Amino acid sequence: MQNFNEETNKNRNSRQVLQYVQNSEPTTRTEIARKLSLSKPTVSTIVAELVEEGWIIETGSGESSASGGRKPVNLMFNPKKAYCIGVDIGGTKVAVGITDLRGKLESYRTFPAQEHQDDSLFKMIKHMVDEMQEELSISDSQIFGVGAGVPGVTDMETGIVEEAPALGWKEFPIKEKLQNVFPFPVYVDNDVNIGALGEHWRGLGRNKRNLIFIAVGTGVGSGIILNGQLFRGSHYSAGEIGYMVTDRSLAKSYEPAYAGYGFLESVSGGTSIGTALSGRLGRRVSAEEAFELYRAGNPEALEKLGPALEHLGIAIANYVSILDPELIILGGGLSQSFDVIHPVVSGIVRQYAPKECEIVKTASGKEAGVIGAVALLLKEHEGLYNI
Amino acid sequence: MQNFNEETNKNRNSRQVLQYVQNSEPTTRTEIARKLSLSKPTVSTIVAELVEEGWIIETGSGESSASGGRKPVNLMFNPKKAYCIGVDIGGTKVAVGITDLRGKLESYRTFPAQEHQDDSLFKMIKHMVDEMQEELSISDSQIFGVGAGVPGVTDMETGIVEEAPALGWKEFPIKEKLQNVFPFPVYVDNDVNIGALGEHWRGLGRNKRNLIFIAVGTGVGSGIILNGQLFRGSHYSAGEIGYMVTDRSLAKSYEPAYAGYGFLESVSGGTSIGTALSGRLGRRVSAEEAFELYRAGNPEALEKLGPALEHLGIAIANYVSILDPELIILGGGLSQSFDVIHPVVSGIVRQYAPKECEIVKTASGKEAGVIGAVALLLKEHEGLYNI
DNA sequence: TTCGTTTGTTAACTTAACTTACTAACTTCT
DNA sequence: AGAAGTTAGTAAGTTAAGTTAACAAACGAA
Repeated sequence: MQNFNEETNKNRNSRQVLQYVQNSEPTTRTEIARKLSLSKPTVSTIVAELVEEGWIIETGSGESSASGGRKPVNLMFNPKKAYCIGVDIGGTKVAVGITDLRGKLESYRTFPAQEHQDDSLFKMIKHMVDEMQEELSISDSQIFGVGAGVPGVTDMETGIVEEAPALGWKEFPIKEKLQNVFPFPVYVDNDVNIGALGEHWRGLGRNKRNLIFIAVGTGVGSGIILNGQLFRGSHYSAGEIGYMVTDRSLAKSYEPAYAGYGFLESVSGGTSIGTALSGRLGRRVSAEEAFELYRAGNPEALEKLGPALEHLGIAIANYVSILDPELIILGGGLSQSFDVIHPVVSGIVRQYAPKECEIVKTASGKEAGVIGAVALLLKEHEGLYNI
Repeated sequence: MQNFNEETNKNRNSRQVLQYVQNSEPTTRTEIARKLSLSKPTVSTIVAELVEEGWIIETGSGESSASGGRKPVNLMFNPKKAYCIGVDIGGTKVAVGITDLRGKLESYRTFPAQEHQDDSLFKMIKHMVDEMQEELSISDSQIFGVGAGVPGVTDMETGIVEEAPALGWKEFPIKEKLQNVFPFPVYVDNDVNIGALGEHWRGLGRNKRNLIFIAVGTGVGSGIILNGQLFRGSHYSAGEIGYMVTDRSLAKSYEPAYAGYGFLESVSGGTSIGTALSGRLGRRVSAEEAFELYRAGNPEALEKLGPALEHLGIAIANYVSILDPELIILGGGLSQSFDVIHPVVSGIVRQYAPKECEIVKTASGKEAGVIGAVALLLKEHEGLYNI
C-alpha cells in the first residue's frame, strides 16, 4: 500500500482529518469518524499520530449528549505547530511578516524598497526575518516555508519574474534569490494573485468557490479563484483586466498611460484619472483629490471621472458575463474611494451582465500582502498541512 | 481498506491504468508499471481484472527492445466495451446518435423538433434510439448512459433548463423527462458547454488544458474549459460572451436584437448582421449573403459588417486578457465565414491582448453536438471509465 | 446502584499494495 | 547451436492501513 501514485492513502486521510479539525473546532474522534466516513479505530490512530506530532491538541472533555453517555474529548487544531514567512515586495516598500498556521500575524515590519538593490534586498529581508524569529523565539525547524508576492508577471514554476516595471526587473529569478537566503521551501507569485488567495483564505472570500479580486491602483489587475483554486492561465497572465477594451471607438486612438499599459488601466487607472483631471483643471491633481472633487460635485471632476468609472464598470460587467463569479472584491489604492466607485460599477453590472454579482470592498489592511503570501505558501506546499 | 472516502484506492488505480492504456495504445504491463510507478504485480492483477471485464484486450506480442528480451504482450483499450447515447436538441432539429467509448459514431439520425412537443419529443427520441440499438444489436446492458445538449441555461445538477427561448422552455425538467424514457444515467448541459467538451475530447482542443469554444450564430455563446475541466460558473451562466460590452458609448443606446439578448450578440450576432445590412440596402439579406457581399467588397457590407466584426474581435481579445487560454475555437453558423472573421479578430487580439492566442475554426461536422453530449456523459459519469 | 448510552480502544481480520524470487521468451555473441 | 544476457510477466510471501466486533471507560438518570 505504499503508493497509489506519489501520495499514500494514509497521508490523504491524515490530511483530511487535520483539515476537518481545523474547520470544525472543537470536534471529537467520533464526530470525525462519522463525517469522513472512516471507522473509529482508523480515526483514533490518525488522531494519535497528529497529537504526537503536535498538529492537534486534546483539550478538556466536552458536554455529553442529551441522552447521557461518556463525555467526548475535544480536539483542537494547533495553529502554533509551525510558522510561516510572508514577503510582500512592492514598488515603494517591502513588507515582511511571520504568521501562525491560521494566518494570525505574529510580527510584521516594513522597509523602503529603493534603498536596496538586487542581493542586498534579499539580505535585508533575511535580516528582518531573523530579527523577528529571535523576538518570537521561533527556531528554523518551526518554520514551514516562505511565500512571496511580486508586482509583475511571474512564472510560479520556474520562479522567474518575466517583467516587473515597478522594480525594474526583467527575467528576474526571484525564487532562486530567496532560496539562496532561506533554507525553507519558497513559493512566489504576482501580487494580485496573492491578493486573491489572501481574500479567499482570510478575507471576505472565505467559503466562496469562485471569486475575483480586482486591484485598482496605478494600474488595474486581478486575481481569479475558480472552484477554490487560483487560476493562472496558460502563460501566467490570466486576470489581466487592465488590457480589457471597453470602447471600440476610443480604443482606436488611446494612448497607453505608460509603455506596456493596457486600455482599461489607461482610462480608469489611478495615474490616468489624476493626469486627465490635471489637464482639465490646469494644475496637478492626485487620484484621491480627484475623487474628493467628484464627491463635492465639481463639474470637471464629474466630467472626467464619470467615464473612467463607467469603463471600470463595463470591465467588471464583462468579467461577470464571462465567469459568473460569486463575489468581486475591490482592492488597491482606489478602493479607498469605494463609496464613489461602487454605485456606478454595480449599476452597470446590473444593467449589462446576465447575472448579478456582489461587489465589495476589501476589508484587509496593510498586511494583506503578507497574509496572502502565506496563503500561497500553504496552498502550494505539498506537506501534510493544507488550507 | 474499504474506504478512504467514498472512493476506494483500488478503483483509483484501475481507473488510472485504464486511462493510461487508452492514451498510450498499444502499451504493455511493464510500461504501465513504469509510468504510473506501480509495481509489476499490481499492474498484472489490475490488468487481469480489466481484461476479464472486457475493458482491455490483449493483442499479439509487440517488438522486443534493442537489447533483446522477451516480447511484451500488447494491451489495447476496447472501445466497444460499452456504447453511449448522445442527444442534441436544437431549435429546429433534434439529432440522436450512438457512439462507442472513443466517440466513434456508430449510428446517427435526426428529426425536426417542431413536430413534437413535450412528452412526444422524448418518446420520439427513445424510439430513434431503440431503432439504432436494434440495428447495431446493442443490448441495454451495453449502454453506458445518455448525454444531452439543450440551447439554454441549464442547471447540470437538478437537470432543469432555466430558459431555452428557441424551444419555448422555461424551468423545464429535461433530465427528469429523459430519465423517464431511458433506464440509464442521464446528464444534461447547454449546447455551448457541450460544444466545448466535444472540442476538448475529440476536436481541435485535444490535449489543451485551457480552451474556449465560441459559437457565433443567431446569438453568441461560449463554453470554457480550464485545467481540463468545464467551468460553469456559480449560477451555470459562465461563458455568456453575448452579454459582453465592447463599446461604452454605443451600449447606452443599443436595442437588444431579441428580448433578453446581450450587447455583443445584438451587434455581432447573425440576425443583427443580416438585419443591419437589410436596413441599409432596402432588401432582406441573410447573414451568409452579408458575408458574401463583404468578400466582394460591397461598400455597404464593409460599412455594416466591419464594426460588427471588430466588436467580436474586442470581445475575444477581452477573453484572452482575462483567461489567457491556449486556444480559441470558433463554431456556430457564422464560422462558415471564418475566412472573413479570422483576419479581423486575430488582428484585434494581437493589438489589445497581453498574450497571443491561437484562433481556429472548428473542424467538427454536424454531429459535433451528439459527440459533445457523449463527452459530457463520460466526463460526469462516476464509473470506472473516465475520459 | 444499576441500566442504558455514548466515547474511545483493543484484537482479529481483510484488502491491496509491496518485495523478492522466480519462469518464460527472446536476441545476440561466440 | 548453445551459452549468456535481457526483458516480460507471475507466484509467494510480507507489510500497511484500513475494516468489524467486542469491550472498557465514563457518564446521566431512574
